[in-house]
Amino acid sequence: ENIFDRSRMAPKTPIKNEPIDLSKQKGCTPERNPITPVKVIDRPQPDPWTPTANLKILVSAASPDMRDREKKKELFRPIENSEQSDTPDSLQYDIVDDSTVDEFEKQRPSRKQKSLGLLCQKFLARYPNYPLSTEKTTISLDEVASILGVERRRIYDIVNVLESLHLVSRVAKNQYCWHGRHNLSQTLKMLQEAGQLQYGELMTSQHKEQDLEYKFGERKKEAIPDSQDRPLLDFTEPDCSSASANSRKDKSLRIMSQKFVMLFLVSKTKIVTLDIAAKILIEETQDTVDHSKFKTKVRRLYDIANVLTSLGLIKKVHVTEERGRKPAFKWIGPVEFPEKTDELREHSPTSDPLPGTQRGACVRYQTSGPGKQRFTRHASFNSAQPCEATRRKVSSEPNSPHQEKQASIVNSDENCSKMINLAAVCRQKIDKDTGNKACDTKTIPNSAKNSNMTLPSSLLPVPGDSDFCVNPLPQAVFPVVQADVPSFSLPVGISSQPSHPSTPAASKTENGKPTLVPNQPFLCFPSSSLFMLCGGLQENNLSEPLPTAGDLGNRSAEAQAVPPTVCQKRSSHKCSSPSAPVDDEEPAAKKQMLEHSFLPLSLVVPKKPSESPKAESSPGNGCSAAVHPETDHLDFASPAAPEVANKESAKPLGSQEQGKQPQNKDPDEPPPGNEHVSKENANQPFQPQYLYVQPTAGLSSFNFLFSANQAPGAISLAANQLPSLSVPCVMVPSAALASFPLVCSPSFTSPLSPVPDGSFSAAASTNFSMSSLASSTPVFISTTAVVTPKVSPAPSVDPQQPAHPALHLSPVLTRSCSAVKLDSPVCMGHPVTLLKLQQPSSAPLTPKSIRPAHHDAFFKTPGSLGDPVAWKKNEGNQTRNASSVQRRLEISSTSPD
DNA sequence: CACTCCCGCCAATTA
DNA sequence: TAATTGGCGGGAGTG
Repeated sequence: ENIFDRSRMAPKTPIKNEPIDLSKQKGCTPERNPITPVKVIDRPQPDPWTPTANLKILVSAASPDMRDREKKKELFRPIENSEQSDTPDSLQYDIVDDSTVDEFEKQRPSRKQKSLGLLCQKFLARYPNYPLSTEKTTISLDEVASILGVERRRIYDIVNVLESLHLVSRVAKNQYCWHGRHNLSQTLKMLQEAGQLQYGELMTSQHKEQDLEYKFGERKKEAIPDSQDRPLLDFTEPDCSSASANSRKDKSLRIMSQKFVMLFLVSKTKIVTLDIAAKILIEETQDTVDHSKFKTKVRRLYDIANVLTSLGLIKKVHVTEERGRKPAFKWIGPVEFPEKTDELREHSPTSDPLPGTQRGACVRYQTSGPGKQRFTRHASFNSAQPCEATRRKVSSEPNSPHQEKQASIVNSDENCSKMINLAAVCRQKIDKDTGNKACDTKTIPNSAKNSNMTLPSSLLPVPGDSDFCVNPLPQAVFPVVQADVPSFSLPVGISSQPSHPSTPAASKTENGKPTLVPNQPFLCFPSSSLFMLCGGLQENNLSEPLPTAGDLGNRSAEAQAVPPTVCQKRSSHKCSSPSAPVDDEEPAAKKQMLEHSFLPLSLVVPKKPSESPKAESSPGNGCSAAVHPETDHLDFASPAAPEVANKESAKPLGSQEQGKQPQNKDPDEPPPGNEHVSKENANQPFQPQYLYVQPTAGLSSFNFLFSANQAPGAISLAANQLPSLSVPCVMVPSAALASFPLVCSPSFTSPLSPVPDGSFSAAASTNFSMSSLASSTPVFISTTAVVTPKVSPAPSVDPQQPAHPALHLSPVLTRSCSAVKLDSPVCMGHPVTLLKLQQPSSAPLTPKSIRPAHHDAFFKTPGSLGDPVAWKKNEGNQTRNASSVQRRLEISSTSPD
């Protein structure tokens, strides 16, 4: 009976929790919310039972099988029956049947109410996204199952997926430890790395691409050796397998979940169709692949997808291909993560004050004494060392010796090979299946190859979904560039996630509006000299930006955009220790900063200066607030951001970084030279400043701005919220815009963007240079954001857009920009607008056009600039190469970190 | 009919 | 051996 009661009670509890959740997790994400409301729903179920129980029996008479089942269930819950059963219903009997049934039906929770996704939400609602490191939350399976009113089996489904992401870890029998999302970004990063190794480009390119395969294969080979590094991820998997029989565990939902996530992280488009995922995940695959197996895999993927959806990491979408529409999932979580989580630390929006600790803690869940054993098996992925140990263990172990050569590594290798095969298989299949498809895919690859590719559309893998379509393009673009960016960029947002995720993603993808826009905007530099930008001006703008993150697109694009960022930064800073955080923030800040800095130019006017820091709050980002925190972490890599924050709030933090700040410093840093700039971008991730390059170098008249640091950090951060960042904008002096090219940033808003971001920046920059070269005229760059593809959401954006378009120039940021653009009040103000480059207007597409040009330029030195066209080609190649290289570097770098 | 995916049997693992 | 985990696939909802 007690139990019974509990269950009853439970319903309520969950409800309570939910609200909380919202705030925490989703808060912002509108998407989910819809669901949330539902929560309540469930509770009812239990009730039904009672009454029903009897009824059911009756019913059973009516409908045989079903009823039987029902009975069983009921039987199990005798108590319930007893409780209410008494009710009049029983009386009904014969007649009752009908009525009963009806009631029954009414009460009977619909299938949706019982969905794993909903269940998972309820589950998640019970725990804080960012629990204090100090407190450990243990989860009792039985308890949770009873509270949520489901069988334990279902809880396992949830927990297994969560465990794969290290949100929980098993401590002991029936006991799990809740870790929250503190380590999520780190975990994702690991998965991404692992994914690269395993799936490598396969996914990147799009599953289908042959090209990819090739690369893929190569990569893998290479990777294999490296595998050691990989292990991290693998470990996780391996652990399980290693324990003893791999057989069972290998198939485990846990591993599947990780692999599934990897596919997203590796995918440029961030969209993975179920069938492809299933094919890839079926290890042996190939040939045999019976249909049944495939079906089973798909079933499991749905299970996993439901949980991931509840986590706000993916969302369901449809991809249309020639054949038709296919179910697919799009990654809406953080794309990149800062490598160092440490610094990044995501704090929980709400509470987390503690910075560092969490992370550490997070990493190793296990601490717990008791359950360790298991732990070892599963959890560990943390450090490589452990992993290795594990491996060793494994190897030594009895299991099939041959299986793995080197323990986990081996596994990975194997997997890789399998994957490769699979990939190939998949491809083939796909090709077969649809000739068309093949075409599509091909196209994509090609585009990728081309480096910039002109057509976004082509890029897109799947034409189908409207939604996605847009995105894809952008992505495609990114990839090229991408290399630069490394991993970081986006990730940030993710971690935070709870609410954010959506936000960032949303902004990017859909709206594009985001945040950045405003800030990012453009820079104009009249003169040749270089500038360094720092957070100075910022305040206004900056402040605004921050908010963005939180909100997402919702808030009005304009104002908000800027502020949000700021906010975040602040919050982060404030909350956490000043030092570390700073970096993260930078990106956003930079952007903002840049803008501000530019302001001087007049062009850039911050839109609402007044907004000032706090604006954020005001703006309405209610959500944002919550969000911010998270974002913050990640985001700001660069000092600038912090500065901004500081400015607003207090400069305290800034101390270190702030010092950099721009204004003053400018002179210092800037390495003059175009090349430098580019380099800087690449290399200096952290520094907040921006550099302005004079024309002298190669460019005749034009100047560039870069954020010095941004490159990595900035970007990454940006990703979260705003994306962009990094590249700031450049303005060219002279004249006329007319001549110059402009750069548009591609706006990619696409969701994918996240990944690409990094690349973007590079690309963006490139573009600039080109333009400049070409004409000597001044160029403007803005980050624009294009955006928009689908985004739609924000109408507000549109209005602005027009203006923005012009700006497209700022390629780099596009992404970020994109976000920005919407909002970007600034833009409006700016002269830039004037420029308006052409096309940008069209949101999504524009980017494409833009893209091509840009990339090259940036990277190349001035001299090279000479031919834009030529450049492009070269760049394209180079870029690519570079990108790949970069990637590697990045990865490597990160890993080392 | 196709897509989702709930449900719970029952085997593998663990205690 | 009992209990816990969790793979798996039938087949029920949903659109």
